[in-house]
Amino acid sequence: MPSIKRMDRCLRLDHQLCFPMYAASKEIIRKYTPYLKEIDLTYTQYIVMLVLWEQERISMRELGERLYLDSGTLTPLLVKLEKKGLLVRERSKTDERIMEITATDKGIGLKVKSRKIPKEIGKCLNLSPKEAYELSKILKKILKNTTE
Amino acid sequence: MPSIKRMDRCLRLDHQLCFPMYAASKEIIRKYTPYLKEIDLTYTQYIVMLVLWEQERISMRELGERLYLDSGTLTPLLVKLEKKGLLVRERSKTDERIMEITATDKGIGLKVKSRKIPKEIGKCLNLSPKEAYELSKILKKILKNTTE
DNA sequence: TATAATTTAATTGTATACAATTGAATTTTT
DNA sequence: AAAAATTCAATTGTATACAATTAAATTATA
Repeated sequence: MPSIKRMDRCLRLDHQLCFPMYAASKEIIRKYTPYLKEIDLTYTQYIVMLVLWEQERISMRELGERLYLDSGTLTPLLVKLEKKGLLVRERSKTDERIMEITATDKGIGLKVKSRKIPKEIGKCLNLSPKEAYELSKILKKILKNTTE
Repeated sequence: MPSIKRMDRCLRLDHQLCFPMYAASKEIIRKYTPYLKEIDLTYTQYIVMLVLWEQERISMRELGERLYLDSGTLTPLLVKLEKKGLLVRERSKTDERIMEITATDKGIGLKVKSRKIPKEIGKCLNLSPKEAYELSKILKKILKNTTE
């Protein structure tokens, strides 16, 4: 029988993997905030635009899959971005269930102003290339394992 | 002058470090949900209890520092946990500004039911010991760098 | 082809998060 | 000691997140 002490070790905050990931993720997002404020976007709005800068037109379902967000989060978010004039939401003509999201010229234009952001964030993370690579690899493995 | 293509690479979703961290963090938390439901806790409530299982009594300020959460998040959360009877909130007698949080017997009792959780989560992450160690090291470095 | 099952987005309800402000208590400075 | 500055938690307002449900459209099946 394991001792109480041993059994408890796994419940210590600094032995968890999830907690530092949750905390680090939030702290990094906080670092984005001042840069995103300059272009009047929140972090979640920014990752939507990241997708649209790669792919001008995408269905809401596919967008949700790429960002791991559901319609409960995306619908109001996309409505806001549409009001800002950064994208257009329209039902597919061939299948009325599908909502097609298309970046507007204004939305695409925002890309230029965003180019400096990744480097700035990278600077403040201050990881070695090897660490960044390792981290990226492990995170992708986790995402694969946790989403089947 | 770098080509458009080269300049754009840094804005691709799958070249970001923050996004997979943000997504992985959420997916892991989602894995916790069924286990936490058994003891009627949310993830944020769970990490508060993790701290209290280590340290029965703690000031709200110190709790916020450990969890990277501010009073806007903690106040309503702690009120809920107090209503559930898992902790008690009381002003420090020597300094009325300070809110002292103390786990109740019921709150401490929840620890036993939680012991299986970390192992279950570990199983579904399915990382090698080396990967888990690397990840932990890098996340701690990031937290250190992003919070000065 | 009528019905059942599935897909998709919207809605509802609950629970964070956090910036910014407020206000009370304490400490520091003058 | 009185005034100014600081600390701390609570409050306010905005923006996610996500489970669960609903409803419309489409596809599969009997």
